[in-house]
Amino acid sequence: MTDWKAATFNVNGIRARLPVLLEWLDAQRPHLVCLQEIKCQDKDFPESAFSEAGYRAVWKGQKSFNGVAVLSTEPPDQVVSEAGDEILDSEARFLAVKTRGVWVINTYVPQGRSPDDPAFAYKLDFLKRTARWIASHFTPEDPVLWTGDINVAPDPLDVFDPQRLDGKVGFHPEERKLFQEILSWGLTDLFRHLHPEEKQFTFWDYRLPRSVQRNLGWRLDHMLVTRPLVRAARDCFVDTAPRTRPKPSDHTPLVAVFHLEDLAG
Amino acid sequence: MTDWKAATFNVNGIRARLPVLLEWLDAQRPHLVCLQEIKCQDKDFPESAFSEAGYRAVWKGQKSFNGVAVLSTEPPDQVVSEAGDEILDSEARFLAVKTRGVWVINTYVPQGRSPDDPAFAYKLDFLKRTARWIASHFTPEDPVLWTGDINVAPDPLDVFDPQRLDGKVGFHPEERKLFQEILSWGLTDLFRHLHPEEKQFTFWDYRLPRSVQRNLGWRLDHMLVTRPLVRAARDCFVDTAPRTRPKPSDHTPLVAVFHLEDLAG
DNA sequence: GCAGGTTACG
DNA sequence: CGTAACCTGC
Repeated sequence: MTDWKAATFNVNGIRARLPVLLEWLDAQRPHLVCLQEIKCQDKDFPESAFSEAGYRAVWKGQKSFNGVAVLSTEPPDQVVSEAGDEILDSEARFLAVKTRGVWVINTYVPQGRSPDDPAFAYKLDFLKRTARWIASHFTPEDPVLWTGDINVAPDPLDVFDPQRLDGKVGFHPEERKLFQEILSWGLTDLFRHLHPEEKQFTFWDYRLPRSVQRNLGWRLDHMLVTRPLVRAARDCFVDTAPRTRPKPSDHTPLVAVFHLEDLAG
Repeated sequence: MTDWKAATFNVNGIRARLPVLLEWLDAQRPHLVCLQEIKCQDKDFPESAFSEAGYRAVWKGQKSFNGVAVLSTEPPDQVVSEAGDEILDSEARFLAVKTRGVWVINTYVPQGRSPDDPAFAYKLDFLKRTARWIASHFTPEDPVLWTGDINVAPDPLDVFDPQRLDGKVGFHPEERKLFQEILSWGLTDLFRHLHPEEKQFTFWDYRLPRSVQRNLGWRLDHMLVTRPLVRAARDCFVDTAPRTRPKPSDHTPLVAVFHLEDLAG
């Protein structure tokens, strides 16, 4: 009844993904969706398509790449589109909103290119600075949800071939260690918490032939939540349907359901 | 019963036009179709889509632009893919086939850019050389069909605003005069012959807003036939349906029906 | 306005 | 593989 359904979805181009996204919104009817890689300038964001579907939208775009947005059935109570951090604000990768007493931080973490590329250092820095931003604004007892395409598969269970992929960007020891350090502040990887053994990916590379059919995927999209939201969580699951539609994104949505009454108690 | 239905269609990209083209083939079931602006290299021609639809295909493509093809329910008896003329063969614009005793010359005549551009001289040359090729191989008593996107609107009836367009490429006095000289050898503009008063276009520019709804078109695609085929002709009409479909070409097909028994007589 | 080709990015 | 961008051509 008062359950609150939140989701994250790297759409890889919001204009190209409108059919898939609208169909999925209609099927799942989440209260809030964090989108990444909208890949459009602010003026090109298809706001009316979402208002017609019953969603308010806030977005932060740029030309060609990156870009994040939050769709919600209720307008957010607060929006932070500039973190006040030169790295977090250097590209359109960070957007936070407050709604229903919950702070939602939506990030599109840099992919990192390769471990010896400056982009990898930038990625680690981006992760640290997002964690620092959260720690400087909240405590682990505040209801905080850091979600989005985090671009880190934290565990061998989270990639299709941990031997072969060990050391590759997205499954590099340095990223995995940092991911755990970030959690240690007081965040929980909600999907893994609720499904300790489940091998479930959120991303399948376009470039690997038949990657979906062969399940050659990665779990890169996450819901990292503070303790109040762990207690309130009812469910967390990956919806693979959008990845099987015509003209899919290379990612598919991750969904969580919270019973927000449990926050007060 | 032994009627033979032939058509010409500038598809403006055969890969982009496959849905529209296949739907139209299914509706009209022509025995032969001349295509122009297939805009693909030979290796990229979607042959199997046509064989599955019951059509044999011969084609002559190049990278990016131009490109012509002939689809037919029966394999052609002869194919001429090189005219042996440096202008006619300089780009993929000329393809002739013999079938049912009829020689069909399919051309994508250069558009000409503007009257002061070298492309305009090239266009006039291409027209003259095609006419010369025909005259050197046939007599006006042979059954010959020169069809395709001829890129000339021969008469004020053939453009949406003859005053405003006078002198523009496609409706320039020099092209119109040449067109008539070419006919004088022994060719008949079959559509105009059968419909002397009809204002019916085959092309509507994408760049003019709502050009189709406002009928701001040109008659640029033709069936130029020798006397035996004039006598055999039963019908010649423009099918505007494909221009009203989603993702249309800027041209629409021109169709002719011939009673080939009449050739013998 | 729409096609195709190219490049950047992942 | 696939998105967006920029380019050419009609």
